[in-house]
Amino acid sequence: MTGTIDETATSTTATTAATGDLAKAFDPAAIERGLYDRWDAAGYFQPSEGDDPFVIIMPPPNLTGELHVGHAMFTSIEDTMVRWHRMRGRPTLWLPGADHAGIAGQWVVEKEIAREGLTRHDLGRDAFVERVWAYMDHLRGRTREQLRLLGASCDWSRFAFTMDPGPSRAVRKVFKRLHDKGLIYRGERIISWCPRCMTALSDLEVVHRDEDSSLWYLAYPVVDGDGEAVVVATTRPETMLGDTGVAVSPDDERYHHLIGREVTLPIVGRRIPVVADTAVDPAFGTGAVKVTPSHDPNDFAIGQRHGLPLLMVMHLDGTMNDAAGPFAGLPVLEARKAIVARLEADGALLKTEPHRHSVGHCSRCDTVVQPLVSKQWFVEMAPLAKPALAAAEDGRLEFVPERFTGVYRNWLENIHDWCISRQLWWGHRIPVWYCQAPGCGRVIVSEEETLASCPDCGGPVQQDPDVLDTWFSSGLWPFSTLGWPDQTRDLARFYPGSVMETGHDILFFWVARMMFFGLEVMGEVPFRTVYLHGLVRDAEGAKMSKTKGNVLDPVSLVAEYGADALRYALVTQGTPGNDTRLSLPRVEAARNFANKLWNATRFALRSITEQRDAVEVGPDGPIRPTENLALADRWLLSRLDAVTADATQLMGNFLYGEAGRQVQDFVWSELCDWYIEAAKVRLKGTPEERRAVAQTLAFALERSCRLLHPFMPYITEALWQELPHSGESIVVAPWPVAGDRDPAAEAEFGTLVELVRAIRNARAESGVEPGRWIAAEVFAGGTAPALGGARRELGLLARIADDQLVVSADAPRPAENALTVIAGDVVATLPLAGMVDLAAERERLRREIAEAEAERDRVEAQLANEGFVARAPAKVVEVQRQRRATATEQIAVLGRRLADLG
RNA sequence: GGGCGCAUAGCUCAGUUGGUUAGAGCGCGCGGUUCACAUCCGCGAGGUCACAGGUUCGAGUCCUGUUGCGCCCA
Repeated sequence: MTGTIDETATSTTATTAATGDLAKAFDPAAIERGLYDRWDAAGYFQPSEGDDPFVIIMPPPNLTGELHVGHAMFTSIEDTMVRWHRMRGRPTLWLPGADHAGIAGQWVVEKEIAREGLTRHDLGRDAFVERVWAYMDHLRGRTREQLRLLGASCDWSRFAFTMDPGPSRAVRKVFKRLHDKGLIYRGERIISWCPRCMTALSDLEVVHRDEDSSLWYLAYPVVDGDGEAVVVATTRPETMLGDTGVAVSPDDERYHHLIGREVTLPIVGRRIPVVADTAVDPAFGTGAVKVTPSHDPNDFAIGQRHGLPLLMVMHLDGTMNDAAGPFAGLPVLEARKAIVARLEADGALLKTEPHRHSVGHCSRCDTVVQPLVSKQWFVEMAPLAKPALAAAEDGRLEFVPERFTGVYRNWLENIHDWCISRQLWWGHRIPVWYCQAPGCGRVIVSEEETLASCPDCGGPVQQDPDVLDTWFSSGLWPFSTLGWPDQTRDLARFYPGSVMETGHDILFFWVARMMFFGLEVMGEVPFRTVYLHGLVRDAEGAKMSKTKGNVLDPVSLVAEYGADALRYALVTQGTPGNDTRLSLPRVEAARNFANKLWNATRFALRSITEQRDAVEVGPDGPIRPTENLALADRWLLSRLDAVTADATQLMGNFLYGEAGRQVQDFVWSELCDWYIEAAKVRLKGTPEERRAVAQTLAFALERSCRLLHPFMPYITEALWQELPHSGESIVVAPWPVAGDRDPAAEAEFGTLVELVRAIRNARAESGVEPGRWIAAEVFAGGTAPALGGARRELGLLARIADDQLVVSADAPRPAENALTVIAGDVVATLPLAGMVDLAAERERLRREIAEAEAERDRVEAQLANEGFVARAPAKVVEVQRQRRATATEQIAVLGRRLADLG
């Protein structure tokens, strides 16, 4: 690395080096350009040496399309965390990556080749997978560019892709390990099948939606039953072709006499038994249910208990198979209609009721999923869930916000086995081989990528054609990215990570599974804290989707408002765990704030440049000013200390939004609106005064930039480079440490602010022209020395002519033709010859008296309450006594003024 | 059916452990050519903090119930 940021800064920050003048308005594109590359090249994003690292493993975006605003969300939050900890001096690692997104990845490429009139079968497995790789390689670059655009300070040298050799090896190793422990098994179970994706899905990949349908009542005649029939109710009549039994509750007396007998299945004429099973709810429908063990999970269980045969009636593409006889070849819904018509014709359909029930859909393509029996690979979850539950109970794992602990616990306590095989071509091939030699039957699970022959008989082997659920590899992410199964230095240093930051929608999919695998494989939680953010919705609260056309594209938002504005809007507008709405006015407001900071710095730089030699810089930036301090300086420094302490505490508690808002409030209303305005009088003053202001401005702005840097990395770097500073980049500048507050300065300047506001208000209400310089007499009592010292500031801010401003400690004196305003204990009279409307002024005074009286009465009622005086903290009681005194005094003063006016 | 969240100004939302007169942005009204900023400045209007109880000296904040909206699980 040759050349520091310092040496190149002026060429990239839209400045004129000679004068230090910044451009008139903040131009994000101009300052962002090039900064990121220099940060990256300088190696700032790589963890420094040392103990106690702060580690975030980035949730790897799916490589299936452009980044959306949800990605901008996690990027903004995580980068804020990471930059903050980096500034606090911890070795910091944010490890980026990308996910191969099995089903989604395969689907986008299938759509792509469909435009060429091809299917994946036309290409063949190898050629198809090659196509997917090409596609992913392309998107990987784009994803990377977009993250860089947002300023994500992650360590690109450690970038990982789920399909890379390392993570792939981790997948095989964990598969074998769990298989050897008996936690991965292959079995015939009812799984959710997507007929469009042509693959099995896990429970989590099925979304249930209530839909209007019907409940059909079918009569199954009892064999030798003298015309008696058992009536069953079903929501899926087409499955009756696969019925191999009828079940009733053992406690249901209506059916006692039929248990053990047989009924005849309509249409097909098959004789099937009536069995008693406690899973049947006597209250639902007729209390008797048809049992289709190959197409329903409950029926499958009943079938297992009673030895009922399995009979599939549909193909994997969702059409009826040969077992459906005359209905073979029909898609499910058409078969349903035809079968209902036939049942009706045969007199087997007794009635049809409207019925609303929950229907499962493929989360990827929204096709109705079919429950069907299939031989798949599963992970037995209960033994893995137990330690994951314990970790949350004993505090090794912590959720932000905390309520997700309950959601997590609830899911783990009702865990089901996880179907991990997918009938896809794109993904991690299941590391299982089947010996093809006649009579051998050996099944080999291997960590190796290939297997030549059967280790037992030397016969030919064939690898399982299926791939693993994408979330299997995602679950290993916290350690597979760090080099596991090799015992690398990174693994030793950075596992477990500090924070897992992601959307609450993948708490089960991903977070829980990382916990399972982390505890199982590494013996330790993969991260200490899980921070969950909400969904980014559109301005109306609707989910963003391409079909609705309401998506906001982060890349164009950055182009229009700048990365800093987008990030700041995303981080500060919401609270952890809750959904948030993003709207253009919001981003615009953030951009305006950036412009405010820009212009405040531009203003400050003029006086600083003029005083360049006089601004003293130490190892921690401009030194804290101590000489020739005016009240305003002391006040600002104290307020800066306050906001520094608050922001630090808030960020430590993951309240980044609140921290950002507080710093903005400080910069805009305290630094810009009050300090800078007040400081203007001394910038026209003596050299000592100008130096004090320059030092204070340099100190406060340089610190403000550092406080804002985690939120707005670009503009703060650009401005920081212009301001007097120490070090080569704000990225690696230390986070500010708060000094001691100055309560006297805060109180005194606070009174000045209140007085100025009161005067401005009175002027506006009385219709005094805004530009007019007026006279004022200020009776400040004990605050007189402070206000006297700040008389020029007071004059400028309230627009009072300097030679007509009197500040004294005297008791208020009557004045002819004057307005009277009060601010705490301070009274000011504004003589306005010929301008005072006496009637209006009397009215105004009466209003103020009424307000003061209301205040006094409120406080008095509180102080009259013995419980309050006895039990409230002394400090709180004292404050109320003070308020009562002030209100009483104000009533007296205003009452005298009112009397004076006659 | 079980669980969770939300309800605060016209709109979008803050309000961290209970403690002065509940805040911001946008919008609204009035005013502004002050040499950083109109991507701005000043002044102002606007809230029974969903409803009903309770705990407490004190509740937007804690507890119970009710209503409405949303989400998750089954």
